[in-house]
Amino acid sequence: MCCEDMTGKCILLVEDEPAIRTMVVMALTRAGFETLEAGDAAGADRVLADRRPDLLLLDWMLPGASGIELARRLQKDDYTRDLPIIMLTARSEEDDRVRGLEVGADDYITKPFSPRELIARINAVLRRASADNLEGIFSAEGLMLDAQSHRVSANEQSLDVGPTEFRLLHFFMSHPERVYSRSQLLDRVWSRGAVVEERTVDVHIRRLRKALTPSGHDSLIQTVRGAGYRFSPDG
Amino acid sequence: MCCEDMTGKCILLVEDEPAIRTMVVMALTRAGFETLEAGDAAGADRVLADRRPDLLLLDWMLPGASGIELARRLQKDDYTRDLPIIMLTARSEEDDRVRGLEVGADDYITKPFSPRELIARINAVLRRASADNLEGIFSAEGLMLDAQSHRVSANEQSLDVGPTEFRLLHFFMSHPERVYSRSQLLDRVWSRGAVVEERTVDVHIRRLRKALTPSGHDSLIQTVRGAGYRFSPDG
DNA sequence: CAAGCCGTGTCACACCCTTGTCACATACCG
DNA sequence: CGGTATGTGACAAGGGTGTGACACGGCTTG
Repeated sequence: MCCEDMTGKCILLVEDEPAIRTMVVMALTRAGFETLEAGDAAGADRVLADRRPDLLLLDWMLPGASGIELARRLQKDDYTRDLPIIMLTARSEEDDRVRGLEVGADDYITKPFSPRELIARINAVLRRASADNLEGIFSAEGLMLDAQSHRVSANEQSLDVGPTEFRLLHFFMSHPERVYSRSQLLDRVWSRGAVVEERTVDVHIRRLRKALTPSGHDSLIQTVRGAGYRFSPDG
Repeated sequence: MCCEDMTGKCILLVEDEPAIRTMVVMALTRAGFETLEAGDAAGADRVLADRRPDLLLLDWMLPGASGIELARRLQKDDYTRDLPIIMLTARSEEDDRVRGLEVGADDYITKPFSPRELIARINAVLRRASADNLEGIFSAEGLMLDAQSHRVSANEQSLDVGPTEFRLLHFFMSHPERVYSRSQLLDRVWSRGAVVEERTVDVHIRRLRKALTPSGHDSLIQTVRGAGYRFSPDG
């Protein structure tokens, strides 16, 4: 029913141009996604018959039935209604954008696009679509956090972090790639209504970094000057 | 908060002359827009207190506070800042046009105008407005800005820009194809009430350009002599 | 009960980035 | 060619952040 690989999300790409197809597949693979491919609407239907991807990358112009037609059809079917769709198009006219969104696309990318933008938009849509992690197990670059057993480990090696640092790391790993101000962190990591100096966040960031330093994972916690902190597996 | 009718966009018309008012309302209704009406600035405020139209049609000359005054006030308020404005005016002088655009109007129609022209301009402005990004990811010519993760990258390569430069670029990328004077940029990019020399904008423009130069994206920030600066993906 | 340990929040200090401004060079326009 | 607008390098002041130290309270332990 779903893609086998439980760790990475699965993306179905429907695109007829081979050049773009290989480029996108490479970008997706490198970002840790499993990829399925189809060259036209009929191929997409065949894939969807026995697999259920987490997201659909859909070219605007396809041989035979157009992408927009396929999107409209998927919207009608209960089975595929919840499938997030990102449209790819060569045109930059806003008319197409509007029509694409009307059909039910969740986002829209204009060619040519960079792999980085593609990944960013996919992550944004997936974040919106799926709620938080079910298992409570997060991992990034060999750093693993298990909310159930309240453990943190780096490369199979158990780490020792304090309670506040654990909550902080937990929050970060469940909300990566996003900057949070000191005020926001106090709201979401500290107990509700705690009256605490904002700079206290700095100190706990430092304690968390110190705990992650031996394994080199301290670089995952990044300072964004004037804005706050961010957890990012990416450089 | 928004107009109830989900299918058609909602337009607020602020106009004191009854003849024009009925003509415009008819044209809007026939084109499928929901319309709200007000006869002066005070009436517009009352409407805006509990409704949020998608676009504002604003007469230049109004009893009491003039239309331009109202527009300037709306620009200052965070709640109404992003509201697209089309100015209606009887005069055709260039000066007025410039002043209107300075105040933040998105377009400008000279009376007398045909319903067809009115609808066309409204659609154009709405298209531009809805092109605004849902997730805070902007891209142009391979340059990408992600507001959530607070990152800028050019062709896969992360860029290092300072806080003010980031805000500046963010503003530009979310309001492309439009000239902003130094004064306007100070209002909208700098913290409110900052007392800063206008030429300071030049310096930050330069710093932003310098950061974008390695990837060649500095040409996106264009100088409009005597008017200000503009972000434009093409030429 | 006393001593010691741990976690936490705050402070003070140092450092470096950021920032606004100036002065001068350069480009544009009539 | 003069005057105005803009580009650019440098600089001092200010502010944001990293970091070590410390006090306080709770808890365990002897």
